[in-house]
Amino acid sequence: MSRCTQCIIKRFNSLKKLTHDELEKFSDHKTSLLIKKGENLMTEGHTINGLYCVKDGKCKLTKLNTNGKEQIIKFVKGGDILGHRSILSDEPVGLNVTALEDMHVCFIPKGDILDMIRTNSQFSLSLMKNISHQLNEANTSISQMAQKPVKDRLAETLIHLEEIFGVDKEGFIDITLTREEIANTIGTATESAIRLLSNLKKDGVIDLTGKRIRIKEKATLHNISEGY
Amino acid sequence: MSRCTQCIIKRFNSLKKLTHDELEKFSDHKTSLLIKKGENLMTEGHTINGLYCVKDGKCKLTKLNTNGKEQIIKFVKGGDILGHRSILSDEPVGLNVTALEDMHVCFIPKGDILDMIRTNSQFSLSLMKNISHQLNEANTSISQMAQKPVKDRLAETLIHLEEIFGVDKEGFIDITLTREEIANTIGTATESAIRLLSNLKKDGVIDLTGKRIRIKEKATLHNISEGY
DNA sequence: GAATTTTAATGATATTTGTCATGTTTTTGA
DNA sequence: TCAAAAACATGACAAATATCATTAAAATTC
Repeated sequence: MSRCTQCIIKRFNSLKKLTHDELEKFSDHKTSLLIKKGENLMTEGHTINGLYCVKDGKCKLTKLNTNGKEQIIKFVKGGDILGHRSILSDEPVGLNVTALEDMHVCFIPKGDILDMIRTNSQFSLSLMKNISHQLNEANTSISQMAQKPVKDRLAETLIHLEEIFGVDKEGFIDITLTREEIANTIGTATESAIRLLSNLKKDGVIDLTGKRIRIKEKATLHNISEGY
Repeated sequence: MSRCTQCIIKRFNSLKKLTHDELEKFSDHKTSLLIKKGENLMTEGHTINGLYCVKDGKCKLTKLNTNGKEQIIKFVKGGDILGHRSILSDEPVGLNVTALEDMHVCFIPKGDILDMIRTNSQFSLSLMKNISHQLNEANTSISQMAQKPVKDRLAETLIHLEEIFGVDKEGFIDITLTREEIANTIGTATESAIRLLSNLKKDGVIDLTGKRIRIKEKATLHNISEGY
C-alpha cells in the first residue's frame, strides 16, 4: 500500500504539518478505501473512530430534515479531510457524506489523530484553523439562507460551485449535479430551481447542456447574488 | 483587579483546563471591560488580537447582509468565550457582537492564547471541541433556515431561547428582545414575526406581556417546530 | 410630564415560492 | 436495445411570506 509520505494530497490539508516520521506512523495504521458513486462514507448520527483524508473524488455533505427533505450543507473534493469535527467534539457525525463520483479515501484511526494533537501543536493549530474557517463559512451561509431570495441563492451557489470544482476545457463547471441536488443546496423546491436555471439561460447568463452548466456572465451572476 | 484564579466563570469554558499557574499568567496580562447595552464588543470585518471571556451579561452575534438586513446568528451569555474563532483561523471577525444588556468581559491577548495552545494540549482540545460543537450547531441551523417554514423556525427559536437564558420567577424567558430582533433571528419580516407570535398567544401556546414571553405548552411548540 | 421617537399591531395587497398535474427527455438496467 | 425508471420541464394554481399603510402603544428624551 502507498505511504502517506509519498502522497501528494497531504499538501492540501492539516497533514502537511506532520514530519516525515509522524507521517510514517500514520501510514502504518491507515487503511485505504474506495467509495463508489452514490455510496455513503459517513452517516448522520453514527459514530466514527477516525479521520478520512480524501485522495480524489467529489462528495456532498447533507442533513436530513425532520420534514424528510435533504439539505446539502457543503461539497468536498480531493485534498480535504472529513470526520475531524466529529472526533474533536466527541459527538456523532452530524452530516451524511455521499460520493458524487467514485472516491478514494484514507482512514486514520482516532487514537493516532488525538496523539498527534497532543504532541504536535502545529498540527493542532492547523486543524483549529480549518474548523474555524468552516464555522465562519457556515455562519455566512445561515445569513444568506435566512435573508436572500431563492434566485440570489442560486446565483451564489453557481459561482461557489465553479470556485470549488473549477471548469472543464469547454468551460462547464466540473461537477455533475441533478436539478434536485441544486435545489437541495439552495434550499428550494426542485421545480423552482429548474425554472430559475431556465430563466438564467434565457437571459444569457449561463449555458445549460443537460446537467452541464457553464457560467457566461459571472459579473451579472454576482450582481444577482447580491440582489440586483 | 480580580484574578482569573478566583473567577468562577472559567469553570464554564476552555479556561477550566488551565492550571493555577497558567491562569496566573493570563491574569497578569488580562484587562477587564464594561460593554454597555447596545454597544459593540466586536465588529464584522475588524481584526481582534485576543480572546474575550464573558463574565456576565448577554449579547447577540449578528451578520449584516448585502441587502442591509441584520441576521442574528447566535446568542451568548456569561461563561462563554468570544473571538477565539477569529484568532484561531487568523481571519477578521465574522460577526458583530452587540450587548443586549450591560456586560463585563475580560480580554486576554492573542499571544498568551497561542502560547497556551502550544503548551497545553488539553486547553487546545477543549477549544477545538468548542468550535467543533459550534460548527455542528451552525450546520443544523443552515438546514433549518433552508427547509423549515417561518412558523416552525419561530417555535424552534422560542424553545432555544428558553434553553439558553432560562426563565425568571414568573416563568418568562429571561431575555428581552424586540420583535425585530426575533424576526432577525428566524430570518423573516418583523410583521410576520409579530403576526405569528400573536397567533401562538391566541392558540394558548405562549403568553405575551410586552416584550416578555412565557412558553405555556412546550410540547405543542416542539411539535410546531417539527411541522405538525 | 409632554413631546418625540421607537416599537408593536393589524389590514390590505403584492410578490415569492411551493405544490400538483402532466408531458417530455434522459438515464438505467435487464 | 428496449422497457422502466428517473430526471427535467412547464403550466396552473395555492400557500406562504413580504411590503406598504395606518394606527396604537410603549419607551425615551428634553
